[in-house]
Amino acid sequence: MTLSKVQENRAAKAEQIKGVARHCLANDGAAGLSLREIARRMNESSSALYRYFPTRDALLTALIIDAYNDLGSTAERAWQAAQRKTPTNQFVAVCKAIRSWSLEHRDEFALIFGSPIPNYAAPESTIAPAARIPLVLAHIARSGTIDASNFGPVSLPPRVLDARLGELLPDMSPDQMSRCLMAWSAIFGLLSFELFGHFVNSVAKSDEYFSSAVYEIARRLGLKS
Amino acid sequence: MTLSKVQENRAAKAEQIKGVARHCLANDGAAGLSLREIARRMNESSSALYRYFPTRDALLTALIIDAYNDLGSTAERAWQAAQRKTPTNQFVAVCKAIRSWSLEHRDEFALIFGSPIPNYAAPESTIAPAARIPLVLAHIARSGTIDASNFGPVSLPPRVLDARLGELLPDMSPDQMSRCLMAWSAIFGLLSFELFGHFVNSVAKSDEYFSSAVYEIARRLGLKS
DNA sequence: TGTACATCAGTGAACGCGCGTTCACTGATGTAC
DNA sequence: TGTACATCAGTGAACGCGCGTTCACTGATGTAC
Repeated sequence: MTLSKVQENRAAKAEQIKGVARHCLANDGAAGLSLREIARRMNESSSALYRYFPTRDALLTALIIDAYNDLGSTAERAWQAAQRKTPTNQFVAVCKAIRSWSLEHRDEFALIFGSPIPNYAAPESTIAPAARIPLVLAHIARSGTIDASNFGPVSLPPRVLDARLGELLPDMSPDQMSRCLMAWSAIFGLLSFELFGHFVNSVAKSDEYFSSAVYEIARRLGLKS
Repeated sequence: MTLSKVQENRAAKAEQIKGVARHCLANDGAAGLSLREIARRMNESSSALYRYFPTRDALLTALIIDAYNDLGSTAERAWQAAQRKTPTNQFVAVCKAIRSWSLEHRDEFALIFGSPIPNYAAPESTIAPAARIPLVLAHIARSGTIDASNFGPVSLPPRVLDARLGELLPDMSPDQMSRCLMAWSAIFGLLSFELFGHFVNSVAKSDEYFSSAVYEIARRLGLKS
């Protein structure tokens, strides 16, 4: 009990700092994230923040992990809410949830999926949270009884995929895994183009376009229905 | 003749500045591009650069346009070199050229396709150069006699695509255009994941993976052969 | 071909601002007695 | 319940560095005569 109250306060304040930091991202991007700016917005001295994050990079890491986890749990929740739908519609529901999150958290999307931050190297602790999103897609594909006979197999030479993928998804064939990966990077490509302004002269109605595109990706994944 | 020599020198020096600037991008990213750093590397005073670029943003714009044009002409050359191949192989050749350029120009790739640069708004003059790359893909699809009957049409409601696309590609159906757009964003997704490190734990051999993925995208585009 | 002269390239100091991080410190918090 | 005390939160000045941009200036370039 002695420590817990102190620790609670610490945790709450750290959350508050991250909240303000997320707002700062909008103005100056990840590369320009500044502890002094955050302190200014909180009406505190910049040195105060060092009680909570030993360094600017530590704060960045915390923001990155939070963003992956937030997006990851959003995807997982959307999947659970769609359990009774067809595999295709499960997939579409998850994709739409991912897109909604991305539109509402543009700066965090850029933080985790945009250009690497100069002079910052993401530590290993970011890997597991980052994997949550594609794992949801893989689980849908697995339980969705892939039926890819229409398309023929993806001609993937052996050992192209990382061995760790096989450990994570032991009952999936390389063909299935590569289809999932391609689906995930295709979804990301759609979101990135939309959010970073590369559809300005080509797509007029983003919602509808995304929806069609995602159904098409589901079809290519071989999902039922 | 009076002006031409002076103008030549000016142009040559501007090119030199951009060359040094491209090297700076590697260390500090687009957001951190600094005229003072460029000047330091050239052993000149920072104020000297203002003879050539009125502002830091003007230099950024020049770099962005150059990057789009460089990548665009790379894609166009690859297409021309592959004229005699099948549509699918033309497509694959262009994609591989795009990937090679991206791997050799990681910083410029991030400059044009990465997170938006804070407090910088790209002017209209970047739009046309940016369009060159997807236009090559569209031309291949058009001349490659799309055969999408295996897949059924993409169910795209009317007016989802921008009207300007139709003007640019008057003889393409919305179905064809949306397939091209989806192909382009899928390719971009692959490149972005590879370059920004999101394949570290899943793809072990990037060359082979990209190759398979791109064949698959060509198939989905309905390209012959 | 030689020279006077305008034009332009490049300089260096300055303005006003920003940053991450450290350090000795004050003052509040919360607990053990 | 009251108080002494340790612990921790937050301060403010400082270090050493960075930036974009302006401005009056020197000195080289290249041309017109």
